[in-house]
Amino acid sequence: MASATPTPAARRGRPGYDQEQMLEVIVKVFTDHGYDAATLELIAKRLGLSKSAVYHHFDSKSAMLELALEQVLGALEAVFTAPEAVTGLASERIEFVVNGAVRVACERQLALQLLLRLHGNSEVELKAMERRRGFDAKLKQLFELALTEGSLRADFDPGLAERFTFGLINSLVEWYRPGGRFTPEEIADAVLRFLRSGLTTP
Amino acid sequence: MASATPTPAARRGRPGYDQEQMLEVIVKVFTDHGYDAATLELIAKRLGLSKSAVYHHFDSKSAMLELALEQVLGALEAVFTAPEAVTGLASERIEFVVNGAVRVACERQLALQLLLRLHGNSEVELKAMERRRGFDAKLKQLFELALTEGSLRADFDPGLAERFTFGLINSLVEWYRPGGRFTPEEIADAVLRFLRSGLTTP
DNA sequence: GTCTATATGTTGATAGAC
DNA sequence: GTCTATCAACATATAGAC
Repeated sequence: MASATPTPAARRGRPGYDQEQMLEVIVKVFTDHGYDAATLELIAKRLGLSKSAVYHHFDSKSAMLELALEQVLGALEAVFTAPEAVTGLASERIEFVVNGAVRVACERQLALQLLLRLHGNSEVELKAMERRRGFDAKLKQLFELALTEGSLRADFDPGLAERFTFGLINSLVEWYRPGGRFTPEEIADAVLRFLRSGLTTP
Repeated sequence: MASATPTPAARRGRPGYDQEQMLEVIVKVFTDHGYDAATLELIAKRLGLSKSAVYHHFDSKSAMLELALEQVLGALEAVFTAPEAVTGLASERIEFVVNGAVRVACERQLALQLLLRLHGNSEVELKAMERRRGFDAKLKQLFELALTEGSLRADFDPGLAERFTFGLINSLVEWYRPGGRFTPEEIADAVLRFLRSGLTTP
C-alpha cells in the first residue's frame, strides 16, 4: 500500500492518482451510498481501476474509512486545542469553537457526514465515535463555564445548549454546497447570530 | 403475510408478536446497526424466530423499512396538515409545526433516525426522501410568510431559517432518551425559546 | 501498478416438511 | 406459523501474471 512517492510533480502509472485524490473519490462514494452499501466494485469503477488495483493503495475498506474519518477528526481536534479555545472568556471560547467547527463542517463536509452516521459496527467506527464524544464533552464544559460567567442564559441547561449547538452545526452536512448561496463565513455568522439572539424578532 | 388476527387479546403461536410489535424490534436493529448492515439473521435472532418465520410476516427487508418510515412520515404529515398549521399568523403556525415536529421526533425517534440517514439506494428510500423534502419546503414557505409579516428577523434568509430549525429538531434523534433528563415538552419549550431569543444572555 | 481470475464468506430470499 | 436446508447473488479480499 501507500504510493507516497516523494516526487512532487512527476508520477508514473496511468491515472496519476495519489492516495489523497483517491480518498476524495472514495469518500464521495461512501457518502452517496452509505459506507455499508458502498461496494468496492463501485469504488473501483469510479476510480477507473480494478478492485485489486484499489487494494494496492489501501489495505482494506475499513482502512479507507479510517483515513476519511481522520480528516475531520483531526481538523476538529485542531479547533478544540487551539489557544483561543483553551483560554479566555467562555463566551469567546465558544464563539471560536463554533466558528471553527462550522468551517470544518463545510470544508470536510463529506467526511463529517460519514462520522455522524457511524453505528459502531467495527473497531474503527467505535474509536471514531469516542473521539467525537470527546468534542461534545469539551463544548459542554465550555457552556458550563459560560453559565457561571453569566453568558449562558440561566434558563438553559449547559448540556442542552451543547446538544443544540452541535445539532445545528452538524446539520450543515445535509445541505451545505460549496459555491452555493452561502459561504462558510456567512453560515458561521448566521449560526453565531442564531446562538446569540434566535431567529425571530424580539 | 400479515397476521392481523382480529382477536383482541388471544393469540396463538409462540411469541405472540403482532406485526407492529415485531416492527418495533426490527426498527431497533435497523437503527443500531444501520439499515444496510442489519442482517435478517440478526433480526430473526432478536425476534427469537428463524429467518423464514420472519418472512412470513414481512414480504422483504425493504418492506420492513417502508413500514418503519411510514410511522414517522405519516406523523409528520399529520402535523403539517393540521388546521393550526395551515391557517393563522405565520409565527403561530411555525410554533405549532415546531412543537409537533419535536413531539414526533421524540415519539418516533428511531424511525426518524432511519429516515434521516437514507441514501436513496432503493425506490422505497427515494420516495421517503421526497416526502421528507416536502416538509422542508412547507416549513420554508412558512418562514417566507413570517418574513413578510415581520416575525422573522430581516437579517435571516427564510431558507436558512428552515434549515436551522429542522437541523435542530432532527438532531434530537441523536441524544433524546425516553424517560431521560428532559421530557418532550421541555425540549419543545427549549427549542422554541432558542428560536425566539437564542442561547446567550442579551 | 494494474490486470484477470478466484477464493471464501455472507446475504436476502425460497422450498417444502411439520 | 414455524422450522431446517438450501440457493443464487454478491461481498471483501487474495493469487499470480504482466
